[in-house]
Amino acid sequence: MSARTTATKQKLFDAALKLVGERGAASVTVDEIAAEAGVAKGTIYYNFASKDALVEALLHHGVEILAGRLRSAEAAGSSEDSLEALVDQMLGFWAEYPAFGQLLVSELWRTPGQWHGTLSLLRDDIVSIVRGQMKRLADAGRLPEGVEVGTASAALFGTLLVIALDWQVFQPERSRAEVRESVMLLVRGLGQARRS
Amino acid sequence: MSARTTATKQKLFDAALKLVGERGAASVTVDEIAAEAGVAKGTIYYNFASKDALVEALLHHGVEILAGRLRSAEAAGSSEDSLEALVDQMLGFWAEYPAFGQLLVSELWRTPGQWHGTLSLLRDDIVSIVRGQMKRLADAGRLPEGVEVGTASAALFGTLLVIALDWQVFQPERSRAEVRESVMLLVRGLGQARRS
DNA sequence: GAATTTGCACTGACCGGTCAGTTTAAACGG
DNA sequence: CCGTTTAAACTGACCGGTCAGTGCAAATTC
Repeated sequence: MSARTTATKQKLFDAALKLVGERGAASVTVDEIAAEAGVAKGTIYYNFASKDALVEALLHHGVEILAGRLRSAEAAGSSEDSLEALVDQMLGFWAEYPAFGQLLVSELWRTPGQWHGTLSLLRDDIVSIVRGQMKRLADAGRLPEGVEVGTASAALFGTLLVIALDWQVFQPERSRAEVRESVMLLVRGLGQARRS
Repeated sequence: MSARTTATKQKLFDAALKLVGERGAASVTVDEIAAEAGVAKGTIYYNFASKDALVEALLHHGVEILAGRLRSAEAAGSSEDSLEALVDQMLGFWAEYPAFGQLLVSELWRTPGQWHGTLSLLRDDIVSIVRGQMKRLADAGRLPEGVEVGTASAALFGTLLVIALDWQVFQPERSRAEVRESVMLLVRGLGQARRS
């Protein structure tokens, strides 16, 4: 794949992400994406088989970036520290690609949706990384009895997603550090809960 | 409004909710909604000004039901008990109207979306009820220092929404009681966190 | 109390616009 | 040269919205 092609696809990803995140995949037209990317419509069909194929590639691309960042947070010291690093990376990602969060949240739970299969796999990628960190926390005895690691991981991922969206849409004046702190307060609170 | 009209609108709400929740407002056609409701297309336009107006009415209708149930949970005894009742009511609502959760989640955070204004108001209705309960908890000293009531309320609402969706889509085998317990574990955990 | 009118609720064929995707011939660039 | 991009016209299916007309029950008239 030539450098030119790569650049074109990147422009298309950026444009599609912006528009699709804002208005939903179904109501964005291919002509709009082409215009936003500053590219001819034919170029889209030269690079992608269809509008759906473009969105699907976009989904993969985004998850790849997120997964990469989360994996980079795995190394850190104590189990709390690395979980905090993970939370921070995830919030940073949502802050940087807000439209991706909007796209994800509006398609992920659409039961028989066209992307449900793809998205389930992508979700698993992310959740399994979170689960790795969560397991370290559990092994360190910092998770209350009765909390299942799998459940907690899925919940943390979903919760971070909505908190990030809510932050951007309804409380944009809060800083990222502030938001991270309120999430960590919750995670630490959970870790410090009394065993019943 | 005649009984006949009421029945027709109810059929339209049911049909629209099912289809719009599954596939998104933009990609469901008016003809499909009419067919699902067993009604002619013209009937929709007799009862509603437009497709958008139908969806907006649907949104109001759903939030009204949810708000009613949440207010019914306000009475209960201790602050923990009534918060638990609220959590239970909300999970029950999402379980009963899963499509409403899908509709809400895919429109609520769409920044300049057509529903954003309406949805912000509806969100405020619900969050303010949650805030009332949360405030009781805070007044009883069961919330760690530094946690703002408004933030915690918005977070709880969003979290319950995604947990309910995740439950239905990815872990349907779990019982409602089980899910409620894991959420309450989290809320109680937070209430028991050490003051720093 | 039969005939007629009124008005609400509903019908479904139809219209005009929109949009994904195609085609083509020509230009560009490494 | 060959892979890529462009511009613009075109196709055809689809979809939101319209509208003239139907069904029907209650009210009105004689």
